[in-house]
Parts: sequence; C-alpha cells; structure tokens
Amino acid sequence: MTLPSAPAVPATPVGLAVDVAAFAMHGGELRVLLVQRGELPHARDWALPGGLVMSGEELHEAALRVLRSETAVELEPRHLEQFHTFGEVGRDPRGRIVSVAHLAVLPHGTVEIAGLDVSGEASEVGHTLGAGWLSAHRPPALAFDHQSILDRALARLQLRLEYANLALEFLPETFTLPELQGVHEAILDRKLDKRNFRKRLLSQGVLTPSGERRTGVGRPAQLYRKAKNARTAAL
Amino acid sequence: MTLPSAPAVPATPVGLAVDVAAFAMHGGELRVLLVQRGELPHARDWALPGGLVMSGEELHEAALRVLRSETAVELEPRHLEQFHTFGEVGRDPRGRIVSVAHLAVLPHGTVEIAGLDVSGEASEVGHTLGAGWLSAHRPPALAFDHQSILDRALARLQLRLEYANLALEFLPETFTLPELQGVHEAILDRKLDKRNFRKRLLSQGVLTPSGERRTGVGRPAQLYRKAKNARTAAL
DNA sequence: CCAAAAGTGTTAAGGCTACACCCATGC
DNA sequence: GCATGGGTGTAGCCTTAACACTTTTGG
Repeated sequence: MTLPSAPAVPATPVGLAVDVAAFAMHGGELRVLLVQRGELPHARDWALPGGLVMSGEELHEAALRVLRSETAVELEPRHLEQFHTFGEVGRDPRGRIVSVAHLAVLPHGTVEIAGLDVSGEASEVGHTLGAGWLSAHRPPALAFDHQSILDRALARLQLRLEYANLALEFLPETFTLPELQGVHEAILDRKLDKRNFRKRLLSQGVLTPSGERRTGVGRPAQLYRKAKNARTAAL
Repeated sequence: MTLPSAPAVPATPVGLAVDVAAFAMHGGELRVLLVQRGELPHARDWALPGGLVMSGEELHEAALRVLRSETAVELEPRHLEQFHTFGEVGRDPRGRIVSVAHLAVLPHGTVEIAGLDVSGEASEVGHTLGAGWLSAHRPPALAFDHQSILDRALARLQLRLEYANLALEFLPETFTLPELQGVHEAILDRKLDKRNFRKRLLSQGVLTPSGERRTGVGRPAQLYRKAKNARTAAL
C-alpha cells in the first residue's frame, strides 16, 4: 500500500461499516436476523444489522458488536467470516459508506432465546423498532442494497457446506443424521437423497457416533457429534 | 445497515484504501506488479500498489487509478475483482487503514511495455523509487501485510482457473494450446499432463480453432481464440 | 535425417445419482 | 398392528489421473 503524501483529489473520509447476515435454524427453516429500522431512510423497513466501525476495533469485533446490540441477549456465533465488501457510491443515500459484509452462524436454540421467530413485534432494543428471525430464502423487502448482501451471503453459506462442514455449527453438540440432513436441505433450499447424504457424510469421517440414541416418534436415531479432527474452515 | 445516530464510542474516521495484486505472464512465469517504496515506513521495500479511496470514487475505479499511477503506461486489466478486505488494527503503523484488496489480470505483452521485468531500476514514477514485474510465487520481502495479501490473491487466481477461464485473459487474442497450458502451469506452479489438459479444455467448448497455425521450431501448432459464449466470471 | 515441439487414446478408480424396501419404536 | 420416521445397497454414468508413441515441421 502506498499512501501518497498529497493525493491528487482531496480525500474526504469514507465511512466504513460492517453488515452482518446472521443465520440460524428454526422449525426446519433457515432464518436470518433482521432489524426493523426506526429511522429514515427506509424507516420501518427490514435491514441486516450493521453499523460503523470504530477506530480501534477489528472488523470482526465490529460485526460482533452490531450483532449483540440489536438483540437483548449476547449472541455467540459459532462461525463468523467476512465475505464481500459493498462499496458502490450510491448504495447509501446518507453519504459514502463502504460496508464489509459478514456471515455469521448461530447455534441451535438461538431463535427461541433471542428475538421472535416471526415478523411479529420483537423486543425493542437500540435504534430499531425490533428484531426478528425471518425466512432467509423468502425475506420481506429489505432496505438499501441488503437483498444483494443477503443473496451473496446465502451463496457463500452454500459453498461452505461443501468445503467446510458449516452445517454442524447450526446444531447442538449431539444430533442425528436426519437432523443434519435437514440443515443441509434448509440451506440449499431443496431436498436431498437420504442414502446418498448418509454415505457422503459418513465417509468424510467428520462424525463420531455418540453411542446414544434419540427416542421419539418412530425408530430411534443414532446420535453423532463432531469428530475431533473435523475442520470448519476453507479458503 | 443501521447507523446509530449517537454511537457509544466516538467514531474516529477509519481510512479506506485499495491494494492491487496485478498479474501478467512473462517468459513462462507468473509475475506480479510491485513498487519500491520511496517513503517511510518500509522505505526501499517492495509493496503492492495501493492508495486511499476518494469520496466519490468506486472501489474498482480506485484500484484502476492506483494501478495506473504506479506505471508510466495506461494499464488496461482484462479482469478486476475484489477478493478480500484486510483490516487488522495493527497492519499499518501510520494509523487505522482498512484495505480492499483487488486481483487484476493484465494481457500478454504488458510486462514488456510497462516496467522492467526484473528487480532492476524501473521507471521512476509517483512516490515510489520504481515499479517492476517480479516473480509472483517467489517475490522479495514485502512491506506491511502484503505477503498475506499476495498469498490470498494467488489462491483466488487459482480458483478462477477452474470456475472461470481466467487463463484466457493472460494471452493475446489467438494462442496455442501449449501456450494456454503454460499459463495454467505458471499460475498453479506445477506441471500438468498434456493429454488430460487438452481433453478437458477442448471439451469445455470455450475455445474456437482459428484455422491458422503458429509456425516456429518443431511442428506448427493450431491457433485458437476464445469462443463467443466463453464466460470469465464466477462467484 | 535429426532435433524439437505438437498431437493423439485407453484404462482404472473414485465420486455422484437414481432408486425401493425393511427395521425399530410408541401408541 | 399400524403409523412414524430411521436405516440400508446397488448399478450406471461421468470425471479424473496415469501413462508413451507418432506426426509435422525447420535446419
């Protein structure tokens, strides 16, 4: 990086922000955390949580901060990664704001604890009318360029199913294979073949049978946990 | 994106920059454009071209501007994409600077025209001692965190060989299959099997024989050009 | 005719898809 | 005993990797 001591054009500061697409499972569906804006522009529209980056703050810290400030409880993501920076000049009517978009994965149970699961009235926190976990594949109309951000977040999440095993981070410590398949299906938004899925996952060696079984309606299912060596990262 | 009207911590502005890893082929080797810094910190060290983003300027425009300001000639990239944003607090000793890193591909002949091909004295332009096209896989020591940026740029470039057909952008309009294979090998930094390479590329249908042949030492080679429908993009 | 580089096919192995029935449990 | 969901195997296809010789030209 070369910083010319006297740039040709005066360098009016550019605002730097983060936006977070935080995903969790609820009722077999993939949900994304959205906030209902309380201020103009786009008042009452839904948006991804976001905010300006502070000067001594790492990008991922800023992402965690905005995530936590939008909900009453302290969300603890299992995975957090930057995936694209949105900087188009006209993307925010308030001025030049460049946003580093992040993808977050929250564990099982998050939706039940933090925020309502449907578009109903949620806890009123911060500068928003409320927050809610809404359908990730069929969200309401979003403010600014947040639909593009969400589209790209979903694409990245789907990539991470293959290369990393990010689906595991959506589940509790122990889980059954049908549950894991449900997470894949919710993320990919399509059905998968049971036998092929089991074959593939078991041959990857990322699952260890816990020995326990989950009982309920129908035949009990074997419980698994993430193997010691299982990786959850990729390029 | 939610911009709280009164952030808890005062939002001292964060500097926003771009850095560019610009690649071109030269002598069967993959080269990257580096500038030798004329100022502290890291004076006389090599670095990727970069600079602050101006307030009305798109990110890709800023990337093009720094690319052009470092070399005498007007470089015209065949491909330019953002690939990661580097924002660690301590990455630049001069203050909080977040940099959106870009990958650029320059066509055949660029190295010969714009800048020297080795680490010798290059044209003195701008705020640097000079610029040069140096080995991308075995570069000299780089300033700041630029080695990490270069590593990641190379990884992205290698990805783009598979999904897009980015290798085509390194070559002149017509080229032979052994030349194309050479580009792949230079980017991947390993040898490929000739028959498998030809089979794969020809079956993709992105190449059209031009009918001409390239003569020289040994048997003349068929010339190809990029097919009309060939794509050069991916996620 | 020799050097140099271009061009050409086959085989084996592994991964992916499609597809239908039996099993264990609770009620 | 029946409803519910869990669990299992095979065959065809395609993709990938390994591997050596012949062809065409210029000098």
